[in-house]
Amino acid sequence: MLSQKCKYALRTVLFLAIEGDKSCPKGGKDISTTLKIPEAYTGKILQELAKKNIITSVKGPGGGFYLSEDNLKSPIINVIEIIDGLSFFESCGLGLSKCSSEHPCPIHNDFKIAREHLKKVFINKTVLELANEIKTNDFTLVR
Amino acid sequence: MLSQKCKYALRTVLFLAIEGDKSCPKGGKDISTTLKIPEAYTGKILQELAKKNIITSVKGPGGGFYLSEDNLKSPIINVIEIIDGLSFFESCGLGLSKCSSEHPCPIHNDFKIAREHLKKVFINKTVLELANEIKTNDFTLVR
DNA sequence: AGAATAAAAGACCTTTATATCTTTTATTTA
DNA sequence: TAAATAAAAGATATAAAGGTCTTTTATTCT
Repeated sequence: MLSQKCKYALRTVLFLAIEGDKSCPKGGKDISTTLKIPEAYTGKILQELAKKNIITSVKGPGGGFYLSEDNLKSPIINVIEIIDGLSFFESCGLGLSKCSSEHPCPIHNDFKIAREHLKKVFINKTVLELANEIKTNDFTLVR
Repeated sequence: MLSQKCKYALRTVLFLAIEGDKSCPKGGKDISTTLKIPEAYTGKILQELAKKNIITSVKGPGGGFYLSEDNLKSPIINVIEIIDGLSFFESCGLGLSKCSSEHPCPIHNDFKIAREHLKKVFINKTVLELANEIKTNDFTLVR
């Protein structure tokens, strides 16, 4: 459902939400080691997220990434949209452009139920909220 | 969720369930034209489905593909399993091997609800049943 | 100012998914 | 039995996803 890149991105953002801090940003190397994501690829993803204002970057010695107050407020779906787009939530489960509620494909309704359940969750939950859930329960982010 | 190949495969099988017949099998060319699937690729997919006993093939002039009584009884999930495998229904939404109900990832439960809804549908519905639904309502199979 | 640090940018490489082309095999029918 | 038809098989091509490497830019600290 989510691409590998998007899974990496979500874990990265949530990790920063839990661990990072304006006063002590996390470096790419640190993130990639902890989450077991390839280092160079982690860098690329961090760059992309920073450019789209999902995370905040600090250059130079002691630099790295953290989530600003604003960053923490963004719903999970924003991360997904930036990396994968929203086509999963909007298009037919059988790949039919003609599929619609008037002229549905054979799995239209069941696919819709599944995808809208997820969409609702991703829209309604902010990075901060999900990060808090991770801390409260002991959810895992590690492979 | 489903690969392009798997979407093609499902549409192909359902088309054969509706249109094909032991007495007049449908040729690959006919199928690819009707469903707007690339011709050579349709052939490859048909081969794979035939080898795994999801559909039945007839060689030579007037030959083609159709669904036997047995073929019609197979649940939809069998088609998916042969083309894509079942990893979507079995693995973590964030790609974590350590994710489990005891130590879940942050989206574990919501992802589980969505994926199990679909899995249940695909397990419980046979090709024949779904084909009948397509005929009764006027569901589309065409791009 | 200069050295060190770490992100930004862009070119490049590898693997997998998607798709095509060509040759072979099986079957039918004239 | 030969010609025609259509699937089977296998090699090959193309595009997208996943991932790496090198150079540049910004910042900090001595």
